[in-house]
Amino acid sequence: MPELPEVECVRRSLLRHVQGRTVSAVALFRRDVARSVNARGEDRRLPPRGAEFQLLEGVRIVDVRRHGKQLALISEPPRAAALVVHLGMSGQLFCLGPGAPIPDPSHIHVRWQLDTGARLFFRDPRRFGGVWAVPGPSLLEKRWADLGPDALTITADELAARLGRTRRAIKSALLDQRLLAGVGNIYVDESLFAARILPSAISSSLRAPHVERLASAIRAVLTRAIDSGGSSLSDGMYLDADGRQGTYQLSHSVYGRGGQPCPECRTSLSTGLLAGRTTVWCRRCQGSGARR
DNA sequence: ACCCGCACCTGTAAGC
DNA sequence: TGCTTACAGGTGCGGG
Repeated sequence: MPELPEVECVRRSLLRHVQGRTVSAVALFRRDVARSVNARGEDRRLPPRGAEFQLLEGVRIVDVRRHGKQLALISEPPRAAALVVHLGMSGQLFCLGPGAPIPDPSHIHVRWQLDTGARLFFRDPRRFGGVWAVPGPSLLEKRWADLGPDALTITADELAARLGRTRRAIKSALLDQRLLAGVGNIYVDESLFAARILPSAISSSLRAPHVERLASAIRAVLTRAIDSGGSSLSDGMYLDADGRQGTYQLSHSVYGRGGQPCPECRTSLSTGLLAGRTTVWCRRCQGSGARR
């Protein structure tokens, strides 16, 4: 579900609740959604004892950071442990005041009690997401270095260097989190439409002006989506930490609009499968991109 | 290196 | 009204 804009909206709304707060208690309802990371950076199961401490129990949270689609709750120095949260397809992080009823208590896997009396919940029906206890800032950096640069601030030069090395379809390359972090199936189609580039164009054959247009389209689309609070689709699964929906779905040009008229030229939008994902584009507006 | 299919899960919507 | 099927915002694996 959540791509970079949704994750950024969760980050901002979450930060208002947790920054400077101490976690008084942690309840882990499903152990298999949580992993701990060892000193070598490898994923391990949570230890049988002390798991709550790894999940920030007794610790003061000083920041919430984001890289691509991943979030990290950062604890106070000198320990500066991180709790990385992946929302997967259906994950939610939300806060409720003391005594406030839980809208839907099913599939809640972790609960953090804060010193304000508020509670933070990790809920994830499909369980493609999870939490990772990372014991220190250098290990978080190392983990995030395996991802590509953050898509919100991607420059044409960085993108050109990465796309120049591969002959994959541009859509497939942009979805690869090791190449570029944060873009998923909604925003890749929206960005390629905005840049007038065909999703199947060969990455390394894009010329400098196209890559420039693409980098600025990615930044612009993601920025506008964040300003709209992200995309909340009909199943209503994406909500920020305050339970609020976004409205960017109302501004989608192509995603979810196959067969409808192109917002630019009224040609019926094409639908197909690329990189194993449903792909929507305008065959008239998005020329080969590599040649125009 | 790259692509595909599939697997991991649950919920929802569409089709019969 | 069922029951069945397809599909969904993500990622990772094995095989060709």
